[in-house]
Amino acid sequence: LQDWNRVLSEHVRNGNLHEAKRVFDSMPHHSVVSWNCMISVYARNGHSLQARSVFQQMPWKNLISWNLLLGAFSRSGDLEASIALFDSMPLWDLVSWTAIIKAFAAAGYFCIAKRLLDQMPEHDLISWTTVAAQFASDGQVDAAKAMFDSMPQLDLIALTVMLDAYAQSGHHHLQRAQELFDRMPERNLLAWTALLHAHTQAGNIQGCESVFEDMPEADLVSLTAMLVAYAQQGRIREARDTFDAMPERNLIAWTALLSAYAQNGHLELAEDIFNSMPQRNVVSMEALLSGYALGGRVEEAKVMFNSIPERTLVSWNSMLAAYAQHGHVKEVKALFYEMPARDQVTWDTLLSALTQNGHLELASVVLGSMPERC
RNA sequence: UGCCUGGAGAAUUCAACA
Repeated sequence: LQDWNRVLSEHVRNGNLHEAKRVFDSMPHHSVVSWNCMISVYARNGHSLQARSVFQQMPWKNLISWNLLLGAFSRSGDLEASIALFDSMPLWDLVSWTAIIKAFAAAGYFCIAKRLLDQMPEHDLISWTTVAAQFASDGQVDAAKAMFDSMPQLDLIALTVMLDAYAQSGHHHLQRAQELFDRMPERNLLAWTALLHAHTQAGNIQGCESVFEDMPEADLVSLTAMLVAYAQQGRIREARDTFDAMPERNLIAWTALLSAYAQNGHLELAEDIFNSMPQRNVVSMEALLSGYALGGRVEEAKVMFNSIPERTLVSWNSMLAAYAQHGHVKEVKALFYEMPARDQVTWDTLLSALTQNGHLELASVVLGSMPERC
């Protein structure tokens, strides 16, 4: 049985749903581990509902089963379901706590996440790193730094998170990022790519090139990062060459290329990419939308916006920015009220639309009614 | 005692930085 499970979990690791199913169905017996593997493989493929139905069907559950389902909900961004499940769990361990805290932080509830972190019966490096990583991706460098300063020991992952935090804050912290990287006892491709990203954010293209050359290896992620670095400098030729040099391409790489054209005034090329790329998603649609906005083609931006099947907050913000950039204050206001959710970017966009167009008194009212940041 | 669960890198929106 353990041998069967080993084979099964190998497919789970690879995210191979069909093989995993096949193995599961041909096993003579199932243990709780086999069932857990099935929850896991559904979760990894983004099928949280299927994961739940496996969970409900299984004859025995252990804490790992609960944690797996919690992870499935959290991964799908369903905070409500995550909370409900967490509350109904018979017991919790570090993994459960870490998962629910991450769910809160990922949804932007940093105060709650931090409070839960303090309430946890015990912490470890992973739970701290989890929260710090959320701060980092939200651009809250100081908060991330403070957390790491209070940790006794950092490992490669924690250091990479800190590197990423520096990277997010652009050129203020490039020096610190570089120093941190130089002091790291070990490095992997992820750390190298985070450093490359730090140089990109700082607009230091020579730094990007030399980091890229020094990297012991390259993969799709680091190549895409380099493409973006070129694109940001308007060096489309090199961006394109980087794309062409990729041994394989995914949706992110395609979107990066699309955006390279869109942000540098090559709208027709951007459209060509958009029409010829193997898949499209919200992000690629938003990228083209912003290209239209940049080129002053607000109507086409609007058409694109309307054609997005599942709009995200970024979709709304992008459309808002499209209006804001061209002084369509009326539309900005209307859209702002219509939006299902708002974040800091939303408010900043609104404010800049108002101030750029002389509505200073209204801007100050808006300033006063902004929600406090945690 | 080593069959299953939690943390890190790339694309899209505002501003800031140059």
